[in-house]
Amino acid sequence: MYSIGQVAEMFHLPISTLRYYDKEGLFPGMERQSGIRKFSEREIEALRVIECLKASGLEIREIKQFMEWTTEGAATYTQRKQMFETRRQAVEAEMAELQKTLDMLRYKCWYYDTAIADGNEDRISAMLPDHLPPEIQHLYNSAHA
Amino acid sequence: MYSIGQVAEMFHLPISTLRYYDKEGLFPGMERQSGIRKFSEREIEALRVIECLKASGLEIREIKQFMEWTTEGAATYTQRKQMFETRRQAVEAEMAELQKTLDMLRYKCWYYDTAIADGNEDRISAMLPDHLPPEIQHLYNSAHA
DNA sequence: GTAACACCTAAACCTGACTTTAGGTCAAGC
DNA sequence: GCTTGACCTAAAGTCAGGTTTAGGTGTTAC
Repeated sequence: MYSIGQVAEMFHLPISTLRYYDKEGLFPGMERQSGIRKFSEREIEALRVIECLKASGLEIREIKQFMEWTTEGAATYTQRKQMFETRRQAVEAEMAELQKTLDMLRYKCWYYDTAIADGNEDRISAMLPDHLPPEIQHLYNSAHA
Repeated sequence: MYSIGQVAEMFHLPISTLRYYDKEGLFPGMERQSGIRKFSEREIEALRVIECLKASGLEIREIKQFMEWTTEGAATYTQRKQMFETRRQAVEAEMAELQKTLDMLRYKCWYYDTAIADGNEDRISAMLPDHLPPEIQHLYNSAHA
């Protein structure tokens, strides 16, 4: 059993955030001893899942829904599986988007390296796609889509 | 030259967002004809960069900084390069984080698939890491870090 | 001439996720 | 017995990134 202060330190989260999560219903059925929150392994595991679901783009109220499902036992396995499945697809899509962003950033880095070497953007702006260095050509589309 | 309505359609953005960006200084020196915004190729390219920098996690006021630099010519090439370089690193780091999230999500999908097949979580919760299926073992760490 | 459109502004409003504030309880140490 | 430290609550405040509202202009279509 951990105090709120210990958990805050373990997860590098402010205490106020843990209290906020509790108020929003993210720790259903958490124990208290004379008013003081007691975090068990269950809440620690919940917090790991919260961080994961948050990182996957879920909102607090959707995470609350998930936490409620965990209190309902086997009856909600398929809903819970579905939530993770949907998140998995969302994160895969997000990574694909980030890859495009990364391609554009890499193109821009090359662009400014070249502009700095030239002292101006004249040569480079006039450059046709098929005159670009081979390793840059596939980045060009990201930057001009 | 495009009207705000045309640009909104091209980028699938609400008109109000384009006006907001303009108010925040993201289109420095944009032309107007009797009060009406005229988006040239310069603003279209700016908008592409805005979307990229936004996707990379930059705030509006930092994007504004970048747009101001573009009006200052060759003198700011190194600052601009530095901004893209920093963003590139940030996005690479973010993708690494997302990969961990994805591993956990995949582990959880497998977990619930197994729980659904078993009808309960008993067998699976008692399972030691080295009894997990080989393709799941490396996901386990993400879920229990 | 008037209705419909596409544009304009300033200012108020909204949302999510926290954080801060103000005031209170309780146990331990001096 | 009183201060310190860790906990508690409810309510208000904050911030980013827009969106909505209310009122106005200018051009074209009937």
